[in-house]
Amino acid sequence: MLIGELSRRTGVSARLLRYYEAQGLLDAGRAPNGYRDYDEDSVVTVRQIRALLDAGLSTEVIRSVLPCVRGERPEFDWCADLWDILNGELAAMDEDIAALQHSRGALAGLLTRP
Amino acid sequence: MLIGELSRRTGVSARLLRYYEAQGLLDAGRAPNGYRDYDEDSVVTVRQIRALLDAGLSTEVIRSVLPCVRGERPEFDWCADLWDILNGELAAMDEDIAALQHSRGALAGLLTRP
DNA sequence: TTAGGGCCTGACATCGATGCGAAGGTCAAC
DNA sequence: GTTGACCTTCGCATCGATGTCAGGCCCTAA
Repeated sequence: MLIGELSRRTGVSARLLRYYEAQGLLDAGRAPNGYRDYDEDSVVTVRQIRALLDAGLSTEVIRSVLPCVRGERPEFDWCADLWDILNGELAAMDEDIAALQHSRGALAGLLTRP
Repeated sequence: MLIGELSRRTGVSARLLRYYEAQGLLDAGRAPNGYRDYDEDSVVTVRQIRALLDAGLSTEVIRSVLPCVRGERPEFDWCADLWDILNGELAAMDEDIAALQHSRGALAGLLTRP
């Protein structure tokens, strides 16, 4: 299917679909005229990408994670790192949350004390 | 005092001191030779700016808040909005925290379910 | 043959605090 | 009079997902 159709079916702008491809997240064949040609699986892949992005992962992390999420296992224990990667992300998020809560506390302190 | 001394005394790079000035957070006089000339209060002001930045406020918000924090009250009820502004920031932070925690939950779900 | 809609690449803008480097002026000390 | 430390402004770079625009190719219907 053409990029416009994939965009319509996923609700993701064509600009972003090209971006995901440039980031190595989404493969597309090429028609003889140079147009991108997506297969049916792309719809699922794009939804997975969106879900992971919405979960706060960066495209770089998603590039590592996606092959496992998609169930492609060219090598047997390829996905052994997945757990570590995602746990690392979780830890980073916990740090971000803690930092924000710290800031929030500091700000709340500014309001009450003086 | 010159910018280098202020930088040394506050631990804030000269680059940032100029940036704060450009953002309207920090005033500096000028010596005849064009050099910035800071007064003693600037040390305190810079510390306050850093504290507010570290509390997660943007320079734009700090520009509104700083005159009140500094105790300058050219008009009587100038700082009446301070409470609203900071409470708005608090609410925004709470939203950020909630969004992060939501993402964290989504990610944690990815780890346990499949 | 032309109008119009789809597609292509490439480039610039966003937001914000910050770093870094160039080109050049100032001043004190030697 | 020169070295060296300080200062000035200006501008580019960062990070990341995304919007937008320009210039141009492709294809189909009228």
